[in-house]
Amino acid sequence: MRPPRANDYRDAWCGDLRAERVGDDVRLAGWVHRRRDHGGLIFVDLRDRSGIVQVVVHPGDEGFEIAERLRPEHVVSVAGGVIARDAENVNPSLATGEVEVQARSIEHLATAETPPFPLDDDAVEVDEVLRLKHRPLDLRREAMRDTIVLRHRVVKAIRDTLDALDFLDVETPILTRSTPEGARDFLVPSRLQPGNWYALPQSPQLFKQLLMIGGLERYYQIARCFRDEDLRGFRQPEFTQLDLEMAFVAEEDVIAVMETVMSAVFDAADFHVPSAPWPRLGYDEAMLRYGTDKPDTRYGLELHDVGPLLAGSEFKVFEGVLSAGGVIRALNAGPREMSRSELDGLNEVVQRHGARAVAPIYAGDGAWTGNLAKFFAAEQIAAVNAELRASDGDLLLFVADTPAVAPVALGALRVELAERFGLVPEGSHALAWIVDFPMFEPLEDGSWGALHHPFTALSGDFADPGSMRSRAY
RNA sequence: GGGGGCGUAGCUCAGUCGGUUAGAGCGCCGGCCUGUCACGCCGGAGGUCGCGGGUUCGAGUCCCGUCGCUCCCGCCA
Repeated sequence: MRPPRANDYRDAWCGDLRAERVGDDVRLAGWVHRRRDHGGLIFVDLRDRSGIVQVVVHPGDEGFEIAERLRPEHVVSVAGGVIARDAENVNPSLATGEVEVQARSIEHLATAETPPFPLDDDAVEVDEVLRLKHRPLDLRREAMRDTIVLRHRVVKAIRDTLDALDFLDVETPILTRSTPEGARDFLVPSRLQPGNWYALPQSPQLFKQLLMIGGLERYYQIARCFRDEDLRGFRQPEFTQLDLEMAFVAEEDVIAVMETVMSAVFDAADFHVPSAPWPRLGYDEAMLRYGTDKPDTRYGLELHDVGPLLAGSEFKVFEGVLSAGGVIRALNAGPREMSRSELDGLNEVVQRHGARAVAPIYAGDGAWTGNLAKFFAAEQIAAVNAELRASDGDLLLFVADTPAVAPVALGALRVELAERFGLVPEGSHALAWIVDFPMFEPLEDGSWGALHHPFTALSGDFADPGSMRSRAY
């Protein structure tokens, strides 16, 4: 950080002190992170936004009586000299670990109650309700600070990149008419027009289109959006998205801009990702190979359509599904020894997604083991083994169900297996564009509804809504 | 809207088949300690077992209700 303007509180940041500052007089301000009282000398870890530095106080020093009374989260201003630590006292796990501040005087600015939960970074995970009740304390934790700093860097990378690409940052209204995206609106009663309501925007969709028609050509906004739907761990009713729009462009122009912006974002976040251009995957292929339109491509376990290979077997369950227009999808989980209860656990995963069960089979050389093996002919076994590249001892997992359910259920199982077996390499990231989304999906009442975003260009013929594609990615 | 899990000390948790005085680690308080950095050593305090009702000789433990948290599906893109 840049040095703070010197005042009576401080003239330096704790976390920025390094060996080259040895000999300097500094004044620091911050919170007592921890105190180690040796009866004689006292160590105080002093924390500000920049980090932590060790302050040492000796008996007879002006601040010694104050230091004896310090407790965690007390607020102090400390004046002293930066001194080098002896080689054996260097703390390599601390950025400032080569130096310490020899206190000359301490000003006790505020005391503090004992925090209701630990503020250490390696501390156990504390109930979020308690953390939110004491939000300022929670924000003092390094993990929270890092998260806020990361968010700042990401937004700055977006702004810098889009500014360089001649985008204009435009704010759009929050109290407005409904801008339907398909979610439930948040409503705010109008005081001036009793009986009428404002709706909070689900996205700036309509406003950015007005900006395009209005000739602004290139717009972006770090936009707050509101959707009154149920929560998920990663989904909140109020959220922020990068929203942008361009005039006179085609898909390739939009993708090029987004690859430029997102590369800058990953860079700012210290995420190491493959450099652009990123691979593109058709929606149909993604659903076929991964059972989801947001596939994690960092590991294998891809899905295969084995229905045609197994048609006509003695296994009534599979035959029943196939004759009803269903499909059979399978994946090769590799050489896994799984207990009966673990396999039952896999059933729970597919059942959450509407499938009845997962059928496990162990591959052998030219034969299968397991109580389902006897239902299949040798040619069928050979064909499936070849399709799944099965080796002796591999666990093959099958889900037979409707074309809508089977891929999704097995895709969820694929994710579960990757987590269970640790298949995602630490720190690795992979990117892909999913293209050629269906525009519509059939609804229960026989009509058609937008699969995802209704405000996209589309291709195809309205005579056959199911075949129409959204030019979204 | 539906389903699963959880709720015990300030925090994170254990608590066996329903059985005597409900435990641990960390934190907190007191004492000792001049090179620690999650300092160490000694001692101590701290509990409406979420709440209400029921079963039982006896409930942290079983049952019903309720509140809160959490995960998943629906929903949402």
